[in-house]
Amino acid sequence: MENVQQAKRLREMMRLLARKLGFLERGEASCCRITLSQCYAIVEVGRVGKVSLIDLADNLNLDKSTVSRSIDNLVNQEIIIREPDPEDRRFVMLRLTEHGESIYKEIERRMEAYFLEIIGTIPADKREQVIESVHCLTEAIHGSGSGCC
Amino acid sequence: MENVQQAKRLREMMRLLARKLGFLERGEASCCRITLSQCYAIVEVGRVGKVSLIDLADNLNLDKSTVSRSIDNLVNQEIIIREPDPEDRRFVMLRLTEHGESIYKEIERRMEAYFLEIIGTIPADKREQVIESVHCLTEAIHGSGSGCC
DNA sequence: AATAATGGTTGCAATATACAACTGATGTAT
DNA sequence: ATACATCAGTTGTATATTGCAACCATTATT
Repeated sequence: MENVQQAKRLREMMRLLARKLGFLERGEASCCRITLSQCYAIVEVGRVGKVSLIDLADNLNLDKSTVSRSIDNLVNQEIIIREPDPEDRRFVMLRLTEHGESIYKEIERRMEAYFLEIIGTIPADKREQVIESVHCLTEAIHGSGSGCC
Repeated sequence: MENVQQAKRLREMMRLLARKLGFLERGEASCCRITLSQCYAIVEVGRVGKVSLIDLADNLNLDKSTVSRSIDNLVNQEIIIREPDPEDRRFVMLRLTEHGESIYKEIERRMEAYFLEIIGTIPADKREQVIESVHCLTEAIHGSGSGCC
């Protein structure tokens, strides 16, 4: 079965990649005095403009209580503002302060530079292929939910 | 600059992928009553046969104290055995118990099945390309260390 | 009007993690 | 050879992350 071999190879690659990403994430988290989740939150809020806490929790795949506390920190650091939604006062909309906005920009800038560096390391004739492949992979992982060890 | 566009796309893809992997990892962790780090540890020990704690810590990119306690759990669950290395008694070699071995096998089996499923979801003519690309990517990430937000 | 559902926060407990101090063992240098 | 340095690993301590469950306030449903 060729598929089995491919699966094994892919698994190994993914194992290594996940490890690298682990590195990456910890590195990211440590430099800006914010955690990885907070970093994600900032980017998410920065992109969408306004987000509800539950949407954010869904996106980050974390419990809403966890995210709520995470946001507490960002609010204390004056990076994010909580604003009750006048439309439906159950909702608390999150948006960036000016300071938060500048951090968001900084994150974007750094991430772009970082990935530019990565792109540069990939042979030019493979770049498109790699991007497409990661897309493929993300889709594929999306589909199969069982996972589990 | 085309590179900039590519970098942006790649970043977005990676963001999504990292998120999926986050899912994956939590899912993994929750099902076998062992944590993700423990899962990694079991696989690592299972593959190599014997590992020192520091090697493991390096591999998992965790502090040795963290790993030591993590191993405590696995020892309590009779999955791993600690054995002082007779060659150099500073070292404590880790290896799987019989029970640990069967868990390791189970993890391998499941992972293989899982990735077989993923491979199945990827169009046949793209499979090799995807595997190669992940490899490329891992190499590329390896190279650039700065990362940081 | 009463009840259910929803978004969010807080109390609580378990877990993960790192740093620093320490123990034992081995290597090195005077 | 003895003193000092180095290394693997453990333990103490402090902090952060996380999830579950209970709760509050608001909106929807019946």
